This record gives sequence, structure tokens and C-alpha cells, in this order.
Amino acid sequence: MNKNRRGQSRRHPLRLPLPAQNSAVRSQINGSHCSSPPPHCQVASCLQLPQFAGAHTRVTTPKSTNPPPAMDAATAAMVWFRKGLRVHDNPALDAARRGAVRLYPVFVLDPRYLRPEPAAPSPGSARAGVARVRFLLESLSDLDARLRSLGSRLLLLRARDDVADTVCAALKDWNIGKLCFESDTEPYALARDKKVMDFAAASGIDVLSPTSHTLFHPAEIIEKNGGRPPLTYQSFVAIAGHPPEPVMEEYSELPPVGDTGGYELLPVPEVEELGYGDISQEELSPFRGGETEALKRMRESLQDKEWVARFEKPNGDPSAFLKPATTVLSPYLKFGCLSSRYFYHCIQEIYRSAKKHTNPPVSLTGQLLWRDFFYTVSFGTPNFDQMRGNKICKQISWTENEELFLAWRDGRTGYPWIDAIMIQLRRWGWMHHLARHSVACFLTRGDLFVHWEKGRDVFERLLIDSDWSINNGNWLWLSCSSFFHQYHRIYSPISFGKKYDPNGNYIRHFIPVLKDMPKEYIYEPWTAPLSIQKKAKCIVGKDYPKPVVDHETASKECRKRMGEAYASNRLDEKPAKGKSSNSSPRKRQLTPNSAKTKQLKRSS
DNA sequence: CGGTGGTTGCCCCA
DNA sequence: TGGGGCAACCACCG
Repeated sequence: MNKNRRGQSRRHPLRLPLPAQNSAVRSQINGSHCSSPPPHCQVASCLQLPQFAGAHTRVTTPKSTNPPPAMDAATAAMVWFRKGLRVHDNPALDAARRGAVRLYPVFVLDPRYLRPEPAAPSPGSARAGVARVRFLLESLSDLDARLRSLGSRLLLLRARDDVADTVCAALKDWNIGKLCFESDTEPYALARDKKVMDFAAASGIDVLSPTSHTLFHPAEIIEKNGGRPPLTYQSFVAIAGHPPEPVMEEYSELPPVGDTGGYELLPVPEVEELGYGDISQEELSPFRGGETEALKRMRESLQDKEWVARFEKPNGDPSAFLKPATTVLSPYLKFGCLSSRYFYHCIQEIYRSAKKHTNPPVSLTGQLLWRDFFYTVSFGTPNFDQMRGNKICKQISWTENEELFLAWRDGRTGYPWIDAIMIQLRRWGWMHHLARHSVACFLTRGDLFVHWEKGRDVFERLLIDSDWSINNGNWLWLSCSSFFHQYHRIYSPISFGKKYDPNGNYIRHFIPVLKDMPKEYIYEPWTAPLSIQKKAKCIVGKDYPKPVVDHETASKECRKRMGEAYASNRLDEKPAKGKSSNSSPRKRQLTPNSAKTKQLKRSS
């Protein structure tokens, strides 16, 4: 498999056509590289907001006034890959190779991310299921092949403990003068990158950290919105405007890799070598990682222009699994195998030639804007990934019930539609968006009333497209903790799937024990007469679990609890008028006692 | 303060 | 397949 991919890559160097009318813009961008990077490539200090001070340390450009590094250092550059595992539209790679006599393309394997966790509920590390680990390794292997076709290669290092330490050591040992890496706004990444940037600053190494994972830099949007992240999609879209053009330079070659001294350079391991035990499951994720696969998949998705122009996300079929109803490009966007800006502009190109097309929020471009929306809100919201201390999150007394949670996690709730989705998650690391909605609603406000953070953790580990901002954002959404508040709209674990897949083919595929259950009962097998259960070789309570809750009564109870929680949150936010009592944080904010207050929303 | 809109609910009816 | 009722939330806007 790898050999094939590598071979193909060498024979057919990547060609990525940009729309003709973009050529003027493209040459502008290219020209601008001679002096300084294009505007969106800079993490400009003017974009930094007070609350994010420290998020980015000083970033120097090639015009830096730092003491000149040694002659060889000035010409040695490192491009540090983390996400952004691609060659196309990669401003960090582009910046690193310019003027470099030697180029060190580095990826650091993180033992804390990859180390096998035997106690985990499914094969993989504590933080990533085996499906996503494999996707990552495939992406690295493909990236290596792409770089080799350009006369370079990927330098795969293994961190002993801390990734930042490993990068810093290599910077020093290889006498690097310029370091380039894609900006990453997740909290974990910000802390890691700060460490490296501090080291670089102290060592006189130029650092360039362009924005290219998302369409926009979250800080840019937040600044445009007066210092606060826009909390509705519509306001986000209105503020965002048009994303920058992708940087689509075509390389014939990259600068050669320099001497790596005594460093052990690893080949990209196969997932079987990482010690996750027996992973020869009956079925694994059908989605292969890598830029080559990403571009192929994108082209195939965009081939049907009519489909692109008419795409409406809410109308997709969550039970379609042989041919998913969406593009399944999310894992490629997550790892940066596909550039969101390139994808966006390819869609726009199709829109231009179409008579009519759908629009955000439901359109394909709308989906990319949702991605940026959640990146922006998560960047501007402290404690975004938890309920406590999160100002945009409703405070709800979720019940602690480990038994119910485990039944949900392991796909044995007794609701075949829910269980099939959770099994698809575990095996494939991917399921349709609306399927995610079904199970997220079921776990939280719909049936089990378990904390959304518990479900978030399961998704985060198992999804091949798991993405900190988007995953947390959607769990806030589905649990009616933020963004979305119509908690009486509950997905039925029976009728929702049935309307798309009345025969239950999706269930039969992922839960083989139910494959002979007549379609009249497959969504509620506990209602099947015992004779039917026997005939289908599936006795409910023995071969397949009884439902853990009764949806009718459970959802009613959930509605009631949500109503109470919302009322309680209203009280916290707007204390009774007469009371001069102490101050919720919100109330203090609204007290007109400082100039800052003017920037805040006023409720009067 | 009141009106309106919000990517993706369910059920029933025509 | 599309509309209304159900019961009714919040954020935003004027």
C-alpha cells in the first residue's frame, strides 16, 4: 500500500490548478514573498488581544533585527509539521524553503499521544483510538513520499517526553536560523508552541507562524467583532467576509535536507508496530490518511457539480454508510491533509459556473465556515472545553450514572439505532453528522442526562476527525449548553433513523446479531414477540440488551430537568431587582462602572 | 419591550 | 413531500 502510494506520487507530481481568474491574485501573493510573507501568513502582533497575551510570543520575520546568526544558520530552515500534513497551500513550508540552502522538514512523534493504553476501552493510546493513529501514520507516510518526490524527505523524530524539548534540541543541534510552522490555536498547542517560540527568541532564531489551518485567524475575527467572539453563526459570517486565497505555488524541488548529526531518523511506523495488541478487527475505517488521498477524495466529491451546488447539510442521510452522504473530508481537514482554503476556493469555482447554489449555513462552503466559527469561539472563550468557568455554557446538574454512560459508550443501550452509531464510531472513527447528533442528544438532554463532557471525551478519542474546537462546540450545541437552546426538540432513538432507513440496513451491518430481525421490530426489538426473536436468533436480554431507559419517560424527565436548569441559569444571570446582594460574574460585568463596559452588550 | 429568526424534532394530516 | 401544531428556548434587533 505505502509502496504504491509512494510510487504513484513520484510518477505523477502533484498538479493543483487554481481557477484562471485567480492568477492575478496568485502572482501578487508569490511576488510578496520576496520581501515579506502575505498578510495572512503573519501572526501579526496587532491581532493579539489582551486576553490572549502570551498566546504568541514575539514572531520575527526575515527582516528581523536580531543579531545575525552564523552564516550556515542563516541558510538552514526548519519546517515543523504538526497539523498541516500537506505540500499544497502550505505557507509555512513555502516560507521555510525560501532562501534556504538546507531545509529540515520535521515531525515529532509524541509518546504521550501514541503510547498504548491497555486499560483503554478499545485499542489505542489513552488519547487516540487506533483508527486515528493509523490515519495519522498514513498521512505522515504520504507526506514523506510527497517530500521525497521533491528531493526532500520527512525527518521523523521521537520525543523522549516533551515534543517542544525535542524541537528545541534539534533547532540547536542543527544550527537552524529560521523556523516555520503553522499557527495552531488549541490550548495544548499554544502552550507547546510558546515553549518553542521562547527558545527561538532567546537563540536568535527567526520564527514564522502563518495561519493556514483555518480560513481565518480566530484572533482576526475577534478583533473585528470588538474583542469578543461572535456567538451566532450569522454574525460570524457577516464579520468574516471572504477568506484569503490559497498559496498554490507548484514546486519542482525543495532545498536538500542538511546533516542531521547523530539523530535517529525513524521510518514511519506501521500501526501494527506500535503495540496496540490485536487490531485485526473484522472491519476497520475505510478512510485512508494522507494528502494524496485527500485531494483524490476532494476531486471525486466535486466532480458532480450539481450535487455540490445543491448540497444541504441537514438533508443528508445519516444511515448511508456504503456511500456516505457527505464528502468525508473532515479527517483530512483535521490533519491538514487538505487545505480548507483550497477546498473553499474549489467550491466557489463550481458555484460560479452553476445557475444557482445553496448558501451558508447549509451549503458546502457553509460547512467550512462552521468550522471557522467554532475555532473562533473556542479561541476567545476561556474554559471552552468544560462547563464550569465557561461563560457561554449553561450550568446544568447532569446526573452521574456510570452504568448508563458505559452502556452508551460501548454500544449496548438496547436502542439499535444508537448502538449501531456507537459501534460505527469505534470501528470507523467516523459517522454521519446527524448520527452524531442522535447519540449526543441521547446521552445528554434527550435520554440519559449524562454530562456532555463525558461524551466529548469518547468522541475526542475515537473520531478520526476529532478536532478540539469543533468537537467541544458541537457537544455544547447538542446538549443545549450553548449556541442552541430548543431543548424540547429531542431526537427519537427509534423514529429518527427509521425515516431514513426503514429496513434497518445500517443497523444490520453494524450489529450483526440483529441482521435477521424483521424490519417491523429492528428499531425496537424488545417489542418483537418471543417467537419472532427466536426465529431471528436474537433474544432480547440475552443476545442483545434490553433498553437501558424508556425513551418516552426518560425524555419527558429530561425536558423537565432542562427547564429547571434553564430557569436556574436565568436567575443566576438576572438576579431579582430588589436584591442588592452579591454579584454573579455576569452582573459585575454589566455594572456600568468602567469604560470597558461600553464594549459589552447592554441588556437595557 | 416585543418581534423575529435559529443548519438538521416529532407527529399527524393531506 | 410539505405544512401545521406541539411547547417554547435564547440571541439579536429595532
